[in-house]
Amino acid sequence: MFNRIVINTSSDISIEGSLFSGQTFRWRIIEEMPEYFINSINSIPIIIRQLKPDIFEAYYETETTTDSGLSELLIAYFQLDLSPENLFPEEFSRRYPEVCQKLENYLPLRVLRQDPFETLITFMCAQGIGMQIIRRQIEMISRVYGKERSVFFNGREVTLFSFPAAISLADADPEKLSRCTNNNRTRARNIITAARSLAQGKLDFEKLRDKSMPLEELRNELCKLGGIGFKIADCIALFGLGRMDAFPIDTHVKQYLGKWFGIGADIQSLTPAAYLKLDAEARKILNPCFAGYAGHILFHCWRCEEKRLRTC
DNA sequence: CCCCAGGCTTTTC
DNA sequence: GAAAAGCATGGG
Repeated sequence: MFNRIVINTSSDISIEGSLFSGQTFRWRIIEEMPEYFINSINSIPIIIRQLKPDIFEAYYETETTTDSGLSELLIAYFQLDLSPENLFPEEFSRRYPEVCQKLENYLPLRVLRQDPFETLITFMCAQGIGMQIIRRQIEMISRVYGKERSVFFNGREVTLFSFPAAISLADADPEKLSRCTNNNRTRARNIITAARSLAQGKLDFEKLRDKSMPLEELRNELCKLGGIGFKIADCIALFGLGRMDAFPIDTHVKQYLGKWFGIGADIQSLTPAAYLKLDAEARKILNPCFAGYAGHILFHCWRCEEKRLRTC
């Protein structure tokens, strides 16, 4: 049986947009009940649905946690405790009124506060391939190395898998894991090495959570891992370590920076030097403290409005 | 057979 | 040091 709680938020949020804006690849729509989304957060199966712009409901198994515990978990997960005063600087709306008009519908997006290890692995799987294949990799990794959970909801059995712990992937066989990583063995090996670093304590996310650590230092620390460059390091910082100031730059971000703001329009490829330049320029028009948060909204708006890409 | 997909690593200047 | 080429893979 599932218990139900209702979360009343202080402002409008977009559940669907937040779950499928690309920052997470593990949320699923329950078949034949498309208004319900399901995932395993911290190994707890959770089903959610938006009721109103500022209200959503969550279902969860009673024996796994208490009401208050789950409520806290979801508030943390959606960062409902965070409502930035100056997500965009005042000058931004004066300088870019057209962009602001487009952004209107995307402001209720939330940046999810996800597990750092899950974020690390999922974004390692997001290099140079399309969304569908990314999702497939994460699905397969969870299916093969995570724990199966079957839950009954509205008279229907729903099977889902938790994201594997670091130790599970640390012990994985490269050949077997590569079948989950689009047959990419280099990627499989990098994932195993990263998982071992974490399992052995060489990589310590609790230390990296220290907000006083400069972003550059954090980024360089993460880049020591094979298969991680600036972009993925910034994704881990933003989505996994709560660094709203981290501003990941990929091809889409590069595009909107050029088209909308005239930043780096002359830059051809996203070399490390170009990356740092774009990063610095973007911070001049965004609030540096929330550059990543704002960038996430810009990113999603760009993909949907200009590129007409689906988000899930 | 071509190009593309939410980059990273190695080689070369 | 920093730009250019190479890389690895499936899908359309």
